[in-house]
Amino acid sequence: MFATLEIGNGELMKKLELFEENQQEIASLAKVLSHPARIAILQFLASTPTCISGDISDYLPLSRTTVSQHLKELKSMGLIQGDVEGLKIKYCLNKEGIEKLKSVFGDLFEEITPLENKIC
Amino acid sequence: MFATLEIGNGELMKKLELFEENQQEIASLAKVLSHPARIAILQFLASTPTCISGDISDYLPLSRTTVSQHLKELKSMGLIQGDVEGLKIKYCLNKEGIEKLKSVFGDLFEEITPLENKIC
DNA sequence: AATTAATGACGTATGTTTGCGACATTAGAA
DNA sequence: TTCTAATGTCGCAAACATACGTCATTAATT
Repeated sequence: MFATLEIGNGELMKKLELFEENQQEIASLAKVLSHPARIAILQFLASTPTCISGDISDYLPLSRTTVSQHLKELKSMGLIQGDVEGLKIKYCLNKEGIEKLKSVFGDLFEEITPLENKIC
Repeated sequence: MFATLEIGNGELMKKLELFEENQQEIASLAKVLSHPARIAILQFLASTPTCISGDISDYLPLSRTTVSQHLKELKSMGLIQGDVEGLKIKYCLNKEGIEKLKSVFGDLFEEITPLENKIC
């Protein structure tokens, strides 16, 4: 048995017990995009032919340590990948992760289209 | 005179002094989407004909006070609007804000398309 | 006018994120 | 083998986010 509640005009609506998978997935992806440094990193990786870790921290107005953490977060959400090349590490966008990101947000954006005829 | 730095193959790249407007705007919009409650609110508003504040807090597994704060954040980023109707407040999606959101993310997603032929 | 209901604002406790210096690890150069 | 450079990890401090109880405000009801 679900907990339900009545909304405005007598319709019944299921009360969320917890947030849904879907909502948590969107929120996690949004969180990784919620810092300008991480946006800058994605844009940098998309626009340069090389992608050595050190180049990224030289480019950003942040310490190497801090950039390393941002890279770790982007990697943990699958948006970038890092391939070891001797002593250096080459970072680049992860095709699958970026596609996933686009599709998840695409679905959300379709879902939240305001109705033209709504009385509000 | 810009600070510059050499990347990989001898190209010069401008060092960011601060994060750019563009990057900060994307990050702020992403931040407002970075909590499952706020995603749930947007979906709820898109899917119900009415949108009284109290209905939203009844629906979510959070206290009324907490929901009120999330509504405030969504409103401050222009994604929703709240119209006073006597004692109640009717919330709904803000067409302009939602369109802005879609266009900003659309631009980002176009920008960060991984190249098919990149050696990485 | 007094009561009730819907709501936002304030304060505060607890948890999370960010930024960074110091240290550890490892590949290649001397 | 020793030195240097590129990188990640750890631990801390400061800033920020989240959740919520209590209080204030105001509209409608009695």
